[in-house]
Amino acid sequence: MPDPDEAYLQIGEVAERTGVTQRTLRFYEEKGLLRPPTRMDGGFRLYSEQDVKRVEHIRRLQDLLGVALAEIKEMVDAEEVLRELRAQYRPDSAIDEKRRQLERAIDVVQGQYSIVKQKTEQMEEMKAQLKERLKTFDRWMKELNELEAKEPVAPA
Amino acid sequence: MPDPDEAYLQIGEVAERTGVTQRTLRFYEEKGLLRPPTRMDGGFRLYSEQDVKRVEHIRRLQDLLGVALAEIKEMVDAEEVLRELRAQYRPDSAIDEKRRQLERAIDVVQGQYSIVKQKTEQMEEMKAQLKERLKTFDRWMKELNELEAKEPVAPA
DNA sequence: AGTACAATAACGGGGCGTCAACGTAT
DNA sequence: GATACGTTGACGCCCCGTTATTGTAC
Repeated sequence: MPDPDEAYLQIGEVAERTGVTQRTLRFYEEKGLLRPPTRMDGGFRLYSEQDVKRVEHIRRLQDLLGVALAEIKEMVDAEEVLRELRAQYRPDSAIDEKRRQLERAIDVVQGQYSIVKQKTEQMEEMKAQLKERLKTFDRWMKELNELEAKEPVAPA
Repeated sequence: MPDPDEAYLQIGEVAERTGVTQRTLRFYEEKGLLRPPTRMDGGFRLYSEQDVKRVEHIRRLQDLLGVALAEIKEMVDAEEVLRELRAQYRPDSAIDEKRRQLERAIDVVQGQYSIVKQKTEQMEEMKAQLKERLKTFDRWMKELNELEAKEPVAPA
């Protein structure tokens, strides 16, 4: 049951704020990446701020890590479980259930971390190479200019 | 006319060495990302070491930068032009033609550089966040264990 | 004459873009 | 009643993976 105080957003606003298209939002919902939002009487989707955050999160994972949506779904699902785990007011007993969920989340995050780490290393390497090339180009450009100075463009 | 000294590779070997499938190599060729390789009499493709490098380059651009193939084609084309520019034995005159090509290449590389830079920054940020989360999880895990110590799993 | 490798053609799937036809109202 | 915004299909594109069928030989 959604908080009546919260300001709800229609799909267009969410699209604008997150930078994805409405099509993409519906697609994510269809694929289970976004929980089906509440609707108003006419059927219009009403999103919460949490939903917006989730979309942004999904996009970061896609853009930066470049992993498939199926995998992203697993990630966000695991994180969702965690959130619930946090919220539970100690229905004690099932402690090892909690522990298993926590371990699962740790696995997920460690996986993300190692991907990010590997990628950053590769990117740093690429960055260095590009810098090097730019320097080389600068040298060439200078050479071209000097060449022109000695030998005018078109002899009169 | 290809250098007869060079060891030529069939598509399977190129696939293995670059980590892409044969299908992908044919597809890149079809899309103009790879120049059509020479063939032997029976029609088998014969790739050069340069081709291998090119494939590796394309893959890095795809994996790390995540840009579309069409854009990658522009990039590698511009670089190809540069290579030719280097190879030319000073057919002087058209110096400003050369300069324009060089400027174009500089633009391309600067574009790549700024993408890489932006992405690395975002990745570093993400990395820091993930590290933080892992720490938090560790704390939770400890709390869970302590909780269990005080209150045994099932009271006898 | 059998095996390993290659060729082309064609269909399939993920992640959306892009209408089309129609209903709703922040 | 006109406008802006939303709804569900359905088809198309890109970047290949995956057979299927047929030809070649590092």
